[in-house]
Amino acid sequence: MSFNNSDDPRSTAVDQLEAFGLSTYAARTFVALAGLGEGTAKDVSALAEVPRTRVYDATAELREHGLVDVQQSTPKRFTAVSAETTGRRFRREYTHRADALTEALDGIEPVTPNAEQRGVWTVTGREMVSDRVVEFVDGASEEVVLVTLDALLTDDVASALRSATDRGVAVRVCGMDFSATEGSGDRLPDGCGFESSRTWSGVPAGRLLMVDRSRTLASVVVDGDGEHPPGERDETAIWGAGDNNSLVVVLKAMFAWLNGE
Amino acid sequence: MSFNNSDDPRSTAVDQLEAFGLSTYAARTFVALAGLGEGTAKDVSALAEVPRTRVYDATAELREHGLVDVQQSTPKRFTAVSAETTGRRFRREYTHRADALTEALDGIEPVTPNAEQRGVWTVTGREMVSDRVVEFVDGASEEVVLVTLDALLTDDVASALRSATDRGVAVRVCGMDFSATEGSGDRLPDGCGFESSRTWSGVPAGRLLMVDRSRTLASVVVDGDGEHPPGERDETAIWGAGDNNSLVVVLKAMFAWLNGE
DNA sequence: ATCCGAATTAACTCATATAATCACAATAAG
DNA sequence: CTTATTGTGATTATATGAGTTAATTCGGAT
Repeated sequence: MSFNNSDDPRSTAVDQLEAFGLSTYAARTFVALAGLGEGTAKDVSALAEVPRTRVYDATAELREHGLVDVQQSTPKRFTAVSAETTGRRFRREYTHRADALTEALDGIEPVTPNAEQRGVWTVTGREMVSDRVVEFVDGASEEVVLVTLDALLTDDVASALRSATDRGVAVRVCGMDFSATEGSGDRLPDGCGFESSRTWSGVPAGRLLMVDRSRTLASVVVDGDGEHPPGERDETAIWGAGDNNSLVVVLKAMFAWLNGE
Repeated sequence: MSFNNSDDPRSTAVDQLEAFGLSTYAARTFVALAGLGEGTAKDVSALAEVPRTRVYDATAELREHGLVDVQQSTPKRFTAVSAETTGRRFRREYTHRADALTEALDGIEPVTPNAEQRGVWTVTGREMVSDRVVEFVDGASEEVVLVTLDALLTDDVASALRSATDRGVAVRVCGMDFSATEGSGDRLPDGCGFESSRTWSGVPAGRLLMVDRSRTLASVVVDGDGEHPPGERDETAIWGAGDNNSLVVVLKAMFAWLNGE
């Protein structure tokens, strides 16, 4: 009658271990050993739902990952490393993997960085949109104009804006809510040249971004019924690049109009 | 005739992406798009070895990971995010996973932390041994005595020793080589009370660790022919816990003898 | 409007990996 | 010596995913 609640520490631990590339037997064996502290194959097989004869394979797999130590006695005894050590191991390994991946991809990317582009691209997901915003701001060389909901101005975005300012890019940010300009004034560099947030009443809530007058992004929070913390609500964005890109032309005009008023 | 050299950026990128849980089609599609910057299913299928009809599955998978944007035209066009964004995405996701794993495991670990233990446990691998050293030092409450090869005194170990000192643990460290005491004097806290490294001439090179006089570890570098940078060479360690543990008793006596001389 | 070719989606087959079972050898205790 | 238990190896079943094929949709040309 062991129910697999997702809030059960054991099942979450198993899930994460499998995400880190372990087999289910190895994952279950490890959490069993973490609970036991120390035990034999029989102990593990009784606690975790792993066939006794497969515990040896599972512990061998875990041993190669440095997660289990073994006592050469009969019966063999197994012990798991601490929770902190486990986390540290995987954190390091996958940080290295991410570094290697970034480096490898850097050696692949095309010579033509971001030429003219005809169409309009779509992204969905709050985090995904934030990634694009950061990517575009990181690529800015002259100017960044951003209008955003306060709740969508995450630390990632704020730090990207700050580093852009630091390297001499003219950054202008404006919040769509009332709280934006004051509440996060300390997280942002100076230079929010826009007028009050009343300008944006009636505009679909989300973000508007223009970088170097040649890359623009517009997003809306779907199911945005006005509740303040969008939280889990999804966000959908479109973006385009190139001086003659239709979306770029439209947003460029829009920003110029707002600025001129 | 496309040879799969392991130093080829493309194949390393594919390997890493697969380690991050992507299917091989998705991984190959992504590196193809990273090289193209932008392209259709046909383009991808020509460059990466992915059946054209499966490029759509692959890009859908990539889209859910926030790695690819789509242009809703015919033919559909796909584009990959930058190398930096890719790395940032996975780095964040797997850092969160490691945190969740540590937290879940913390809620599982047994009440009896580290009681008396009869036998002796074995670990192999330089990194694995370092992990145990860090784990034991982190668990120290009174005293740490460590004798180690200079090359095995990694930053992880050094910082663990420092934080132990900071919380009031008496830490004594001694290098087995001549260079140890001087070369890394700045990385370590004060209190290396041992005599010169001549004491250890003839002793198999590796590490000796004693924590609170109740947990000890001894390691040797296998194939240790005396060359200074052990580099890839493997390390094998044994450790034990408990006041009456045989290994603890032996090493306790050994340290007492060295100290008394 | 209709036809044709390309693009896209969906369904299917097959291979590989891994979960699960079984049979047997080795070991320790009675 | 017998017997229960432990460890190792081989075997089967199943599920995932790679690879292929067919069916549908779509845009452009007749």
